[in-house]
Amino acid sequence: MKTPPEFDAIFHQPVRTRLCLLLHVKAHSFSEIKTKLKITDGNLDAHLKKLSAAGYLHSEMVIKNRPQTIYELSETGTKAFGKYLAALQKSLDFTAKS
Amino acid sequence: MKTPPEFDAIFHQPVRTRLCLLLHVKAHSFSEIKTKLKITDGNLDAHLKKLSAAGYLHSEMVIKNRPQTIYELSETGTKAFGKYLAALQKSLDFTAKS
DNA sequence: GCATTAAACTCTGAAATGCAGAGTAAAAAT
DNA sequence: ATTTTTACTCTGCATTTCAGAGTTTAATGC
Repeated sequence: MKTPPEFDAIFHQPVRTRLCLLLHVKAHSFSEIKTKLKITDGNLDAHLKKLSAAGYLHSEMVIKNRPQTIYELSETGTKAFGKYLAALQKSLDFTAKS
Repeated sequence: MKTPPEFDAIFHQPVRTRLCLLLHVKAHSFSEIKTKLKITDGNLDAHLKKLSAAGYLHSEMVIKNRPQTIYELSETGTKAFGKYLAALQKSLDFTAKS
């Protein structure tokens, strides 16, 4: 292996990687994410918008107690995140093999 | 596993992760890095400065043909990068186990 | 041996990103 | 009915990232 793998900048950011790890496991509501990641509303909103603009997010309005949106990775997003995870794996291999 | 791991923002950036993967394997000169990562001088300089400011970098002036600096991770940097790689591993585990 | 080119950076400014806190609307609690 | 809380959204500032121009010193051509 000669050069390190490339990373999708949408995912390769501290908050968004953690956020997508959550969504990869299952769909979450705004406040579930906020609680688990311990970030501010404004910050979470910005990151959701970023994922959305990339076409990586799917959200659904749900009325459960109070009305709220549940967020999950879109088909495209899931695929792209799979590739990103593969790049992480390659990074670990890179340090081992080289 | 309940919440995803946290990432050191110094390392968790597309260019710098790749740069540190290179340095983790062996010390590199400015132009070696530039060639392998295919980035501009100004950009590379900025990232080296960032690593340096964090105390993660060690550089040495060498006169080999033309005078040049060779860059490597400092002791602190190597330790911190080790932790970062562990966080990447935990990310992969997180998707698998959860 | 002088001028030109090239290497190895460094600096500056502009654009994009990341973030907190204030603002808004609607449901729940008192 | 009023206050509080939830679930966002918007705005503006601070930081980050980046490209390209500038600088210095060495090698190369003539």
